[in-house]
Amino acid sequence: MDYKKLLKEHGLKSTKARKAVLEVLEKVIKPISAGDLHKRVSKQADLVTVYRILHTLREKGIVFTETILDETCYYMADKPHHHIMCDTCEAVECVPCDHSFVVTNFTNIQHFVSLTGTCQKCI
Amino acid sequence: MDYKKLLKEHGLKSTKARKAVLEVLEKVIKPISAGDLHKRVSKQADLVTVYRILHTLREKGIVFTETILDETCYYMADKPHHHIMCDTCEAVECVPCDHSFVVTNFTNIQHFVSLTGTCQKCI
DNA sequence: AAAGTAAATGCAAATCATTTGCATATACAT
DNA sequence: ATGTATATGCAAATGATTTGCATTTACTTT
Repeated sequence: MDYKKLLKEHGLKSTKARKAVLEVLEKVIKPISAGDLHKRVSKQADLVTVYRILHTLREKGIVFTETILDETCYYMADKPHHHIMCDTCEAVECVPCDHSFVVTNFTNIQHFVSLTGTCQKCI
Repeated sequence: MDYKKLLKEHGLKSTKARKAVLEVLEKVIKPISAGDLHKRVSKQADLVTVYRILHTLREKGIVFTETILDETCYYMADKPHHHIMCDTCEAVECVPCDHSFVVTNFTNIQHFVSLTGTCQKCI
């Protein structure tokens, strides 16, 4: 992927830190925590920089987040979707956002749902 | 509710700290964070004690947790269900776990789903 | 009711993820 | 080549949650 072009399209400067983060996000596919991501780019970016880059990419709609094991994880995608993690080996698999939770290859499925919205008083 | 009986049934000692926590959980209905709960029982229990009580009640299946605004919140219920929070006034409303997200009284619904399970390799 | 014991609590401090402040460095337009 | 806004690095703060340890308390046994 042309990271420089992607960043420019969103009005972001093309830096080695950002390119390294994007490269990891594209490679790992599944959601990754800021800490784990930093381990892979520690030569190109400080942990704080990783956090800031992820924050920026998220507000640009390039990456999305999902809470996994109480940690905020980040993944690059065209649109947000869900993920399922094996409770034994922690393997992660994407789950399309059809709200029916029809998941193959997994048993003993546990789900967690968080919702936000605007109530009538606030409309 | 007879907190003493409830605690005894689960092999837990009846203490003023636990009774205070249970009373708040029963009263507030909606999920509450450990910190907010502690504010309401600070005379009867230390914050650390609140955390430990919530941990114990959770493993006994008396309370359940849901992550709201990146904070773990606790609610007392017969079985786990979901909640929706107004993004403006933070009012919380229960949502039955029918996986269809049909919510009245709210618009602009945003949902977040986290799933765990056992993959084929681990069965 | 007194005494013994395991469980529960309080307090201090540690931990872990995440954020903030500020000085320096760098990308990119001029 | 140079100016400037943006991005980064480092140190330190923050906030939620956990851990260690000494003390207290609930509840059983005498």
